[in-house]
Amino acid sequence: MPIEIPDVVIDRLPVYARALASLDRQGRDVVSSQELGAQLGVTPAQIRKDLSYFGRFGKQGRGYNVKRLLEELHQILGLDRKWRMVVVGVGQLGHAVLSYGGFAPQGFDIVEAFDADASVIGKQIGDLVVKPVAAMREALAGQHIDIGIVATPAAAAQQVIDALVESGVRAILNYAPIAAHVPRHVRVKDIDPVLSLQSMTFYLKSDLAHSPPK
Amino acid sequence: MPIEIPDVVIDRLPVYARALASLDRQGRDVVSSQELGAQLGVTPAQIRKDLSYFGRFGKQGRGYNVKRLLEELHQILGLDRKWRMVVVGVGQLGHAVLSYGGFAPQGFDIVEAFDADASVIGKQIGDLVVKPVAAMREALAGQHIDIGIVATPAAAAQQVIDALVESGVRAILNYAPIAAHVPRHVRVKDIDPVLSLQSMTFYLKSDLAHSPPK
DNA sequence: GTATGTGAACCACTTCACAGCA
DNA sequence: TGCTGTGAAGTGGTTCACATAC
Repeated sequence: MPIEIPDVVIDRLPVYARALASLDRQGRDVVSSQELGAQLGVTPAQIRKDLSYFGRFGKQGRGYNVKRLLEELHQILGLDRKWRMVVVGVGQLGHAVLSYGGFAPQGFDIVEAFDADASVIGKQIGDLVVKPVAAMREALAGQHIDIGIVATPAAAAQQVIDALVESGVRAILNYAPIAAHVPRHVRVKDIDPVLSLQSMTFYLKSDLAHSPPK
Repeated sequence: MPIEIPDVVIDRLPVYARALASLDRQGRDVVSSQELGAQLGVTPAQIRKDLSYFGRFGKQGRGYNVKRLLEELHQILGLDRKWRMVVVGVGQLGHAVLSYGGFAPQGFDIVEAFDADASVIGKQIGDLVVKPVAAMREALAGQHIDIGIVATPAAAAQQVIDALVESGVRAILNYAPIAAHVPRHVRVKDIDPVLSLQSMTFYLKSDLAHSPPK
């Protein structure tokens, strides 16, 4: 029975991978936990501990081989293959998601798009045609979808999520401002810039005595 | 010296506020930590403990007055006033941020937009005209900006952040895929859907149901 | 000499459980 | 009776510090 790996550790691995990819592009062969940590604002011990859950990838006295560690992380995270995603909700936000060029290069392919609004259904975006969300179950019945991206209004989000889960989706990237209810086997990550802003203002507010830097 | 309030607590308050606002719109007068917790996937004790850092807002045997608690949270978080933001980077992402209708209703006003690209500079978006990022310091010199939204390519992000910080910005919403370096008095929240996806794939990779998301 | 890998110590957050009050 | 507020206990994650290896 494998040791339980904390979720926070899994959340940090992609950050490490991203930094390693950057180092690799710069031609760096080796990096220490010290240096990587300084770059990422993480303690060296944190990095070593995190990696130790998965194996021994470093060399004492030397550090980590950048290419090797990057490959290991890709394998650990499942980034060495493609993932199939659908987008639900093609309003302004959904449109931006569909047009975003950052997913495909990382192996995240959007293969279907759905909306409830007749004025959007049938529209072509990139090489996808927006289908009616009412027909989502049938459309997804024959295919395997890994991840659902929810970009609907709040009021529609939960039932869209239910439908995605029933279609076999096991991970959801949720842009809707709701707390999604899902079965235990389904993962949800929320993206909500407003929540991020609203927590930062707490510190802005209490810091008001602070004079701005020169 | 006041008690130190954990960052995680501050991060949850906006979530509570959002749920309370929804209950309020539904006409609910009172809610218990039990019910609020069930709605948000948080334990009742968590909610009570979080709130206890700031005061005693509930009534035993009854619960919390929705309007009252919502108001208190707004005040605690500084959501009872307006915040001035600038956007840097008006590519596809920055454009989407500028067009997003979700900020202003919550009191987050975008008052300037900057880009480095001549083909974007001078363009009008809403009631803003995109200014050259090279002139950002001068443009911001006379005014108070609370929050900077960074939507530039990775390569430009750190120097944009430096310039924002020098202009007195004390909170940054960072859409660029870098680990920002900022002085201790500046808050950063990162938004990176790719990182979110890349951590979820770890769990997708194995069929086993790991621990449920928080 | 230098940097990893890792038990052990430490710390922070969460949950418990119950006194106290409506 | 029902639910809050909160010390105390428990849990989980981080940091320490050092044996180990290059």
